[in-house]
Amino acid sequence: MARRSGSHSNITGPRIREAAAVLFARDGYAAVSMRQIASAVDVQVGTLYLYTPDKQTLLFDLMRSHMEELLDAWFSLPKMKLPLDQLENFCRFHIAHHLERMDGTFISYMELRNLEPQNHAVVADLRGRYEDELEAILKSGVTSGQFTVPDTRLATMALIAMLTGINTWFRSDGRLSCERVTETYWSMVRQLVGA
Amino acid sequence: MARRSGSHSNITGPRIREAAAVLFARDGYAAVSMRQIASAVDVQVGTLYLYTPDKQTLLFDLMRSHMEELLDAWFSLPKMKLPLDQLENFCRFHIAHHLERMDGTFISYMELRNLEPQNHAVVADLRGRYEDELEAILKSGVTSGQFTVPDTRLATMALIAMLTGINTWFRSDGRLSCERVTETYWSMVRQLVGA
DNA sequence: GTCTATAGAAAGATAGAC
DNA sequence: GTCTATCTTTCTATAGAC
Repeated sequence: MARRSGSHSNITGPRIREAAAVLFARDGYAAVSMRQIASAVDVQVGTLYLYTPDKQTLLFDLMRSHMEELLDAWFSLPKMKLPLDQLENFCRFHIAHHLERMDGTFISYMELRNLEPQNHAVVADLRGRYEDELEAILKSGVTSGQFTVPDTRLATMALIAMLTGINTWFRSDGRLSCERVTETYWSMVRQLVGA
Repeated sequence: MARRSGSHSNITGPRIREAAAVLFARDGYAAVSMRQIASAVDVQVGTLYLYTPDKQTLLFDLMRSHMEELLDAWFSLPKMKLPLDQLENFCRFHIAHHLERMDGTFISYMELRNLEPQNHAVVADLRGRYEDELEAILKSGVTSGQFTVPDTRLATMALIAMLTGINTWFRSDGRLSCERVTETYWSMVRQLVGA
């Protein structure tokens, strides 16, 4: 099985990141060894250190790029005019984006405490920006009278927890399709904001 | 600092469990060593093994007792007649109970994957029973026409994720008191179920 | 660019003294 | 009931051969 020597610099890096993501999501950062990652990529341990200075940086890169990809994807969507349309947009986007990236999402919610302070600050800041996007929608809906929300910050946290929670139980071979789940959650979100 | 010999069998066990809970919640099960736990309790490593056969069992005991305590506390509450009152009861109970047990709650949501299959099944079953309690309330509310909920199972998962999510950001010295948060969330829950 | 080999630290768990 | 000492395994990370 073991491949012996050869040049793969252009693909080994991404494969290491992908394998690390899968393993971190399944077993947790602290429980996964560099040997396991190397084994999954079918290289020796030492090879990993050509692509990352250490294990912590590997985790940080995964989490930062997950959050940056999330923000980029959101900002690339066309902006709606009405707060209700914006909220629907956000809701559908959030569910689809996260269900398509289950490993990255799981890591981003579970491994915050394993980031060193400096790295934690970067990821927390990115997450804050995403939360601010939802809160801005809620605020505009409250201002325009379309939403009835007692506290936009709490509603933001409630909605994100509720929507991201789908990832903890959703199975693509389960009772409900992604589309069906999305419709159901959107109708609950609409009721929650009093629209 | 180090205490040398002495009889404390009646208190050392609970102190080990408490110290383990704090450390597991803060750093994660896999990242905490038995030496760290021993150090926090101010005993030597070997002593821990008089109170637990191994590290896995220590985690399992914490998680199982957390879930059993949750169920016991819920079943000891007086039952309400109307679904809306039952839901309010559940909502207030859930928030208060979990905010008073932040470490245990954190562990129960983060460390499921670190339980060995047999232990995982026990904890998952207990959690399922708790979810069933909420779903029964939602079903009765839908049947009686007081609630408008498209799917009681999804609403159950949505509500529990939303309510438990409070634990991830709540700080007792923050902007909002526990009471204020509870009122705000209850009003959002009421809207979510269309009551 | 990847390998083999290993240094050095730390982990879980146990044996036997007191 | 607790400690000291240690066995055995595993870990992250590095050095140098190919």
